[in-house]
Amino acid sequence: MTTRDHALLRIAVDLVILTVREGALQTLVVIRGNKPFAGQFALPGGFVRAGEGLDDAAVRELAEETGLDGGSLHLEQFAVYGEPDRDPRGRVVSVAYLAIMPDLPVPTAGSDASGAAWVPVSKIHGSLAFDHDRILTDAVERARRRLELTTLATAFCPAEFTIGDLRSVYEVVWGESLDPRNFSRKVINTEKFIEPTGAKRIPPTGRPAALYRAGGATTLNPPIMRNRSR
Amino acid sequence: MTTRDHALLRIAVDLVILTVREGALQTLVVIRGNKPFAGQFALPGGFVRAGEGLDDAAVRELAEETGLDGGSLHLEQFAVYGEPDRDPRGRVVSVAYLAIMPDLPVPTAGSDASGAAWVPVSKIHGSLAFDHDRILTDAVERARRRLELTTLATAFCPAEFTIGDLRSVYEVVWGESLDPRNFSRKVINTEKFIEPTGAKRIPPTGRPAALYRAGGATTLNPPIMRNRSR
DNA sequence: TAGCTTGGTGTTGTTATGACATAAACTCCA
DNA sequence: TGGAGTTTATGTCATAACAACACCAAGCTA
Repeated sequence: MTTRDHALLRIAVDLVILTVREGALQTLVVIRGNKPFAGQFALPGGFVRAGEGLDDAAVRELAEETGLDGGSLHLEQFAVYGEPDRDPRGRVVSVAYLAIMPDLPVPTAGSDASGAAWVPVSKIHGSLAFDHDRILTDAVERARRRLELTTLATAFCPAEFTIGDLRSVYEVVWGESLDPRNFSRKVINTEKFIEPTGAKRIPPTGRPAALYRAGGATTLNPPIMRNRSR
Repeated sequence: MTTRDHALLRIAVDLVILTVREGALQTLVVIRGNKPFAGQFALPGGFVRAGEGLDDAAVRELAEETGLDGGSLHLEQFAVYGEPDRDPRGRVVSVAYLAIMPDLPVPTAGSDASGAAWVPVSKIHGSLAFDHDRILTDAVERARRRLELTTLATAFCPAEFTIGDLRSVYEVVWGESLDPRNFSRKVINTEKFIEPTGAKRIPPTGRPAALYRAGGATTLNPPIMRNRSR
């Protein structure tokens, strides 16, 4: 083989942006304007520019697609997809990022995407362009496991949230219901997971709920494990 | 920006091959024969070839460096390193793989590497070429966490091993000692983690130990958590 | 003020865990 | 042949974590 037999290729970042909306785990997808797969749904993303770092590219794409500051929310590289034939345009290796955000009114006034929309993960599954179905599946599994061991759940919540909000995140992402009372105790007894703000939120009906903000911790000790037996 | 402003680059795989040797966690390093960093230690790896998948490239490099069949041992992609200036030769994005193997007499009759050697992780730390120190650190941390939640520890062991062997893996990788009796109970009570072969190993002195092989499980339920408080 | 709804705390029986004690199996050697 | 020494395997027990469930608290509405 010659020295020139090295793979010369382009590298891209793809974003799996997850949030909890309307009681469902949803992801942001774009409708592709160009070939290939024109008109079909795909994950937001794009090519890494010359001289640009991977994380920088992910932050930039996130800003372009959602108008949000990528530095302020959870953004985490989680896998690479590099099958030679995964992109019909040629060799493209894609670095996949997992982004978590609260349910904000996203402008999605993006430029690249001809349209961006939130869709429930359970609905979109099986109809994405390229190998994005697999990327999405991997991302969701990653997020589910991350809830067990890290404070990732707070990234789904706004700055102030109730324990019920936090529990709802777990229930929606895991797809199983949790005991509210035991959940409260676990969360409160975990050091630095959440800290009270002192304020309360008054619901249309029922007792007011204390508000909390995310604590300093990133890892959960002890972990909050889902029930794998069921 | 123009369409041609996309990063055109080469992609490489780097391997962190871990084993437990002589009571220490060791990794395989090569001495670089070419510039840059000639004569310095580095992780084994190389460029991905045209038309070659990432996992395929990792398996190939593993075979070249160690003479071992990559398909038969644990090989897992764990991170991507793509800072624009991480390689003085130009833009190189590296996909890092974590390989785990038992303490076999490795031929290391490689072709690329002018020399390959096992070195304790604690010794080599801080003296590797490129950004390989960081890659190694990330890999070790990954392996440590994987021991908690998966059956990765069996990958450090030969086909047949005792519970003491398995415990030793945990102790060496985690750097802390575990209670043999409680460890036994946990391991045996975990479904499909290990299964007895029926045979025994007779040590030079002491009671023979029952031999086990790896069970079918890949995830550990419940997990075996290290003591984070200490 | 009764009734509804949601949030938060107690109680209890069961299971997992950590610390430590003891028995079992083998070799060596007197 | 029968300890002594060494390593593996199993047992015990107090405590901690946990799931399931009862109950109380705090707001609103009627």
